[in-house]
Amino acid sequence: MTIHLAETGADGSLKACTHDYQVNCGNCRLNSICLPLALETDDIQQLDDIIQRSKPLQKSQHLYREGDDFQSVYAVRSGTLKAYKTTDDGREQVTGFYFPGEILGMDGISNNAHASSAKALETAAVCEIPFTALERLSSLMPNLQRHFFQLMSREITEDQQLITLLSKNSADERVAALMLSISNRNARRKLSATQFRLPMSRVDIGNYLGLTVETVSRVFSRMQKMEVLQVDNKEIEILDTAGLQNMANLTG
Amino acid sequence: MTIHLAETGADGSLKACTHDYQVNCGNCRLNSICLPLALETDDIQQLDDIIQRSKPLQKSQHLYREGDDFQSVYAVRSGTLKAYKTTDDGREQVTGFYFPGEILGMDGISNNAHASSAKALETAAVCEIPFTALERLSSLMPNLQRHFFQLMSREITEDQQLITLLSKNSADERVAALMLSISNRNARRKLSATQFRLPMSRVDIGNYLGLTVETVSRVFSRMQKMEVLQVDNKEIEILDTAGLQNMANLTG
DNA sequence: TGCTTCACTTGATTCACATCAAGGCTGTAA
DNA sequence: TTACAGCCTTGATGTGAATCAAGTGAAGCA
Repeated sequence: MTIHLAETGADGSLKACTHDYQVNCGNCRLNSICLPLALETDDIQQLDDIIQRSKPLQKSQHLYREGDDFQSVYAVRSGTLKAYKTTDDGREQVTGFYFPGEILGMDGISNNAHASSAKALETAAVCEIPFTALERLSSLMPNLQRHFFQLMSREITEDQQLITLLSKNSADERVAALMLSISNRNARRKLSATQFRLPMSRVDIGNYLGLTVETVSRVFSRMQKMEVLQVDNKEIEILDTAGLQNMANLTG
Repeated sequence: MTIHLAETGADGSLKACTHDYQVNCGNCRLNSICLPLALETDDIQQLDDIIQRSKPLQKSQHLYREGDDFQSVYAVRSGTLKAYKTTDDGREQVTGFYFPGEILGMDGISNNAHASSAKALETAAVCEIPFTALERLSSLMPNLQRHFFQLMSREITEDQQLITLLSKNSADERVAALMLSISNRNARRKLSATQFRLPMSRVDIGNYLGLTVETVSRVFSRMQKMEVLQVDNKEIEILDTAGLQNMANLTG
């Protein structure tokens, strides 16, 4: 079950939320995989104090856009977002998908402006973490500083994985790798590793993986024929995890 | 003129260097683009105290290898290095080239183990920056913490550039983009933006850009025919910067 | 000095994926 | 219920870069 946290006024516009839905880092069921991960109870409270939870998003609404002033990073609380850049000939490059417990917006730190745009793929709730406050807190809490360095470092290694995928792997391998990645991220949140609903369109998948929609569709068909995957529109069931891993042929 | 800082014993093996070549962050001519960039004189001294300069590398020698314990990040003082990952079917993926003033090794933070290997493309000198000491210092110096966050963020945005390049651009565009990148990085160090020697092989270029050697070679030939570039083995002269930028057709 | 090796170039052929084109399915609104 | 719009699938054809195959040139070594 998904809890919808978004609120809109009668005109459909977003209302500022003053209450906090009784959610805080201390009781959030994502805290073991999210930013508070490395902290003691007292410290979690302090982190909680700087976090703002006033940003529920409707499907296809932007969290921030490329070029916006950088103020905060964001933790996903529910729903899914995609990050993307727009090339100057107007095309899109999807640079990542963000699931609950994951942090996005860190690419804005270097230039004090967001280097990519972020858009909700479905109704999504995020925790806003003002960056200057986070910096201040990080100076005081070595564990938090360390953890945030690690988060950024992980973003780097994940990007490098994608670089390798794009540069060395076939269409089949790329799609298989993405399915396994989503499966793993579901497992981390104690959800099914074998059955899930894709929050993104075939276009987004193709865009992320450097493929066309048609190719993505054909790969899914092929995988279904090989009885590795059961595909029903956005509903995915992994029938043969070992087969899928084999197909992905990933970097160790 | 390049100053060679490496020292080898009579047997060609690397000697530990006890003296420091009178180099320190305060007088290093790269300090305006390197880690000390954001610091006051006093703070630079403190940063300098934790830095170790005992690691000159010969061509093709490793600075660290994928899987090695992560202890330090490194600033390039002279020469060039490449970072690469090995896929489990034994192939290489070059993930970056590092020129003087640039920092490498940050991908090791997330898992306390280096996520890639780093190898000298020519004789190279690096400054080793032990990470725990850097963390401690960062807690005390907000500017240093900020700057290091920015460096990591830049690595992320650069990786995203490469992702876009690999996913959306043709062979010509990729090679043009790399030439422009090297040109810009030279300019930053007050070297010629239009004439330089490539420190890496065609294989490395192709590997980095997701192309074969043959394709890279053909692109260079084509660019030469179009009088955009003068190519003499590793010596490059950019004849028509605007034409090259046009050819690169990059993301804004 | 010539030999060997490695890096690079060039040409011919092949192939994986893009592109072009058409049709089917799903969800929403009147 | 129909109608429309988006999204997805499938098929036919085209193409840019990979692969295969020879060279050529430059660097290191005996």
